[in-house]
Parts: sequence; structure tokens; C-alpha cells
Amino acid sequence: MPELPDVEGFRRVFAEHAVNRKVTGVDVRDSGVLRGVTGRRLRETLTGQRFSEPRRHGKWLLVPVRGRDATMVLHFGMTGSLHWSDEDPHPHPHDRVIFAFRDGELRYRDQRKLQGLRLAPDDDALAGLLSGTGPDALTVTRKQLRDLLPGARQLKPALMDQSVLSGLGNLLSDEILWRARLHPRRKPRDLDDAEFGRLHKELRAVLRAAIPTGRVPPRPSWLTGRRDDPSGSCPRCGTTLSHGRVGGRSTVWCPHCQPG
DNA sequence: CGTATTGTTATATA
DNA sequence: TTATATAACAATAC
Repeated sequence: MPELPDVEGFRRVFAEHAVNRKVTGVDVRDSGVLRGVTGRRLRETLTGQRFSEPRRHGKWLLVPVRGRDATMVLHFGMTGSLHWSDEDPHPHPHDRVIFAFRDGELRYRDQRKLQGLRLAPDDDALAGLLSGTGPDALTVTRKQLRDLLPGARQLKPALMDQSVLSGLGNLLSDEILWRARLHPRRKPRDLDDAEFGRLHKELRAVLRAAIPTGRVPPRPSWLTGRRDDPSGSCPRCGTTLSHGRVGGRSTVWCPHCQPG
């Protein structure tokens, strides 16, 4: 699930509850989510310290450790999430790492463990971790977008390529292309100015609309609200939606609004 | 048993 | 060399 709006939601959870408060303990319940860091080192780096304001780049959540050079780096894969609890003493079975504070705890939850939690010891290491990622999708300009998209490739896989643009996943990409009326297999180099304008405009509009809810909202007026129905129809024109695979991912589009 | 899954990466194939 | 496809990762759900 986690795409840019979801991670933005997790950033808010972190900022609201866990920033500037002393970490009283780190409970690694499943070390399978630790990437390049041991539970011991994570505990030693964090315990007794405080987190600074978290930042987000694409689907990465970056949380500096105050008073140290280190930054904790979280990625949520397909099934990760972040939860604050100040009442429920029972962790969820998929809570893999729990950060304890005096008045509650922050739980890194992830069913599938496809990604996980890293610790960049300094800013150089942090830059290295993010060196392969393109600009954040939320702030990319229209000109940047046009310059970045590799011309020969299919539009949807190009949008989802994190080294091109950081933050878009499968659902967001389909939603954006549907609203921009562009077929997912179009070649970026074939788009005219008006089409590029629509792509950029709808990219921003979908992100801005999705961020307050912290997810791609499955509203009936959105493509995302209809994609799970095999016989679902286009919210705009009523045509039966097409289902297929593009770039190896399940893809939904309207054959009328998004002609090939 | 089989199928599928919102992310990423390595490897294979054309 | 380039673009695309596939498998793998892990843990489910149908």
C-alpha cells in the first residue's frame, strides 16, 4: 500500500508523537526488517536520544537522531505502516520494531517484510542511500518531468521508476494516467505539450488530494475505487474498464478515455 | 493445491 | 546496449 501519500501520513504520525521525546527503549521483535544494522547497534544509537523532525523523500522516511550524526531511514515496502499507541499494551503480530517513549510507543509494522529499517551513520551515508532516487514526485516541476521521463519507455513504468521520479507506485500511477487521459503504454516522447501539461497537472492534483487522507482514496469517483471490480466501469464515461499488466504490474485503464 | 498482492532488485530474454 | 519480462523476497488472502 505505501506510496507517497501513505508515507506522508507516517511522517505525520512520527512528527506528532515521537519527535523531541526521549527514546526509553527499542524492542526489535523481528530482526528480519533490519537492513545493514544490528538490533544492538540500533538500540545503542537511539536509547536515551531524541528524534528530530522527520523528512520524506519519495517513499523513504528519514528521521535524524538529535545530537548524533545518524539518520534512521524507514521504507515500508508493500505492507509497512507506523502506529502510535499510548493505551493498547498488546503489539500487533506484525509489529517488528517498537520504539518506546515515556508516554507511549511507536510501532513499525510490516506483514511481508519486503523492506525495512536502516541507520545511516552520517550524512554521507544518507546521501549514498538516496543517490539512486529521482526528485520527489510532490515537488517535481513540469519541465523537470518532461526532461526526466526516458522517451523510449512506456509511460507507466517510467512514472513508477524511483530512479526517475520518487514516490509514485502502482495505484497512483494508474490514477494519474486515467485523470490525464493517457494510455499507460504511451511513449513519453510521443506526448505533445498539452498532454505533458495534463500529466503534470493531474500528478500534482492526485497527490494533493491523497495526502490529507494518507492514502490513495478508493472513492467511487476515482479509478482506484473501481479497480478491484473485474467488471467495473469508468467513473467518467461508464465504459467497462480494461485490466492487464504493464511493466509487470496489474494495470487498469479506460479504453475510451485513454486510447492507445 | 492453485491464483493473486499497492515495492524493489537481480537476472534473463528479446 | 536497451527495453522489457520474470523471479525472488515474505506473508498472507481467495
